[in-house]
Amino acid sequence: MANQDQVIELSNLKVSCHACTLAELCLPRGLDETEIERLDGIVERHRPLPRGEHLFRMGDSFRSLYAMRSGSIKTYTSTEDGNEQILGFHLPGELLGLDGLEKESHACAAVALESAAVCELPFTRLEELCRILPGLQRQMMRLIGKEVVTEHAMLLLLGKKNAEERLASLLLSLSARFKQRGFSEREFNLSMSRQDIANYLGLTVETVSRLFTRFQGDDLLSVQRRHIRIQDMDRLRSMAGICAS
Amino acid sequence: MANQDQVIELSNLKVSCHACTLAELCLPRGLDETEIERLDGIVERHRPLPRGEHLFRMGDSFRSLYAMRSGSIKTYTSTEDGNEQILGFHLPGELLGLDGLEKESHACAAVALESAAVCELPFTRLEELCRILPGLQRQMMRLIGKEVVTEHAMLLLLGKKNAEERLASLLLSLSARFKQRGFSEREFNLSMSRQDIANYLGLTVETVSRLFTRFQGDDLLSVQRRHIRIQDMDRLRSMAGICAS
DNA sequence: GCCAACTCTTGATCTAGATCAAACATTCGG
DNA sequence: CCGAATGTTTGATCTAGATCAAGAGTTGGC
Repeated sequence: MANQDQVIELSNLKVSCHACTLAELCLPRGLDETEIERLDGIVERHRPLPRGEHLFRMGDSFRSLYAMRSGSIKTYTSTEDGNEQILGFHLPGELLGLDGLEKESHACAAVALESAAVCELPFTRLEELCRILPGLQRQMMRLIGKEVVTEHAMLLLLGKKNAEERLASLLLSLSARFKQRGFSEREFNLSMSRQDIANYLGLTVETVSRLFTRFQGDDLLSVQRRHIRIQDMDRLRSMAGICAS
Repeated sequence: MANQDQVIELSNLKVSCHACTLAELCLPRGLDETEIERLDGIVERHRPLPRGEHLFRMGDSFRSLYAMRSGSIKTYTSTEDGNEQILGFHLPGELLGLDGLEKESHACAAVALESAAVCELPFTRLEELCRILPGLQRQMMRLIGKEVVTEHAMLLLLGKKNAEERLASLLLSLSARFKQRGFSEREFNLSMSRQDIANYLGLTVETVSRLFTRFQGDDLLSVQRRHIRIQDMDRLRSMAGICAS
């Protein structure tokens, strides 16, 4: 991803929603030119978030939703006893921050896995705009539905799948999402560490490391640190019990 | 729950949102009288769903959201290889069906655990109304946020907690939700089977059964089939690693 | 009121993945 | 360019919870 996102970043840095290559995934989908301009009018674009910096933390007051523009971000919760759980890895075009809607304060934290640019959508203004633009309201709801469905798939993964199925599912999910964004579905760089993958999948680093080694031995993947090449997509799919999402 | 919900059912059967005891949890929250009347105007109330009947199934076309009025409903997904995962147990005042927003078709199924009454909210009309009533739009978003946060808590539970913490968390979550609804937080009937509990918590029936036996032996609970009495709330809380939700 | 089908419990055993331990690679600050 | 910190891999061992097996309630159809 490191090399990929630099390309996006440079080309999209000051880009309007209208010219954004992610428009079809993101909020502008289904809007006409003048509607996109309205949306564009409320978007706040800042300089990219450096790797390791937080977009928001648990308990921060909720002010905005965020649309990922480039790079990648992970979200996570933790309990007071230090238990941490990664909730998701977020790629360009995806919405972030719905966890803040209930209590006007964030219930999870979001941190950049690599330099990441986001479009900030001040929520009060976004709400107003949704009242005026039914197409925007509709797309908002579609993205909310997507988040819910993704989380349901994750509950299935954590509740019922074994380690092998979990890792295969994650790789296929990333692969599908890269493809949607115009990147290769067979070859990509992971922006997250083995520890992050393990945490997200409810496993330990050791188990994840062994799985990568095994997948490589079985000619499913070729792995070089964080660079992944999927060698046998079909076999990987059948391993994941399908339902990549 | 069986006895409790009969009371609700009889008293609420034809009740308007205005007189509904659940108004403060559900969509009417924060609306004034005339606004509630507008909302009431789009609600479709049917006869209660008998135990075991589906409100919707995976793949059904999405038409409405549903607000639980009485009884309880479970939602679940399944993969083609027959793997099933219960996603949630839903109590009066809770919203159901957000999984249908993305693709205009339901990504999970909902089935009554006991006779359950729901208010149907045809989505197109609800959307229209949200454009007119900012307070309704706001509450809609609050309920969506709540769903997201609840699911995040579930990811933490499945990813990081052991069997004991999982069961304790579920019991505390139910207890808190009963309390909110005006029932006892210390004594209640489970409407779901041990199998359902196990599936939801990512465990086996045997493990859940043993845990109930153990909790009873430790004087945390007294259990008689599906009737639960919490004997030591504090100890149960410390077991759950807090974060009941 | 009885039998068949569930649902729940309890015990014995097994295993996937955790934990413990150690070496090896990579990155980065100075 | 060095060395400390961090991230990754590999091996040996352990264990929480799964699986297998069998009884004991409980429920409901006829």
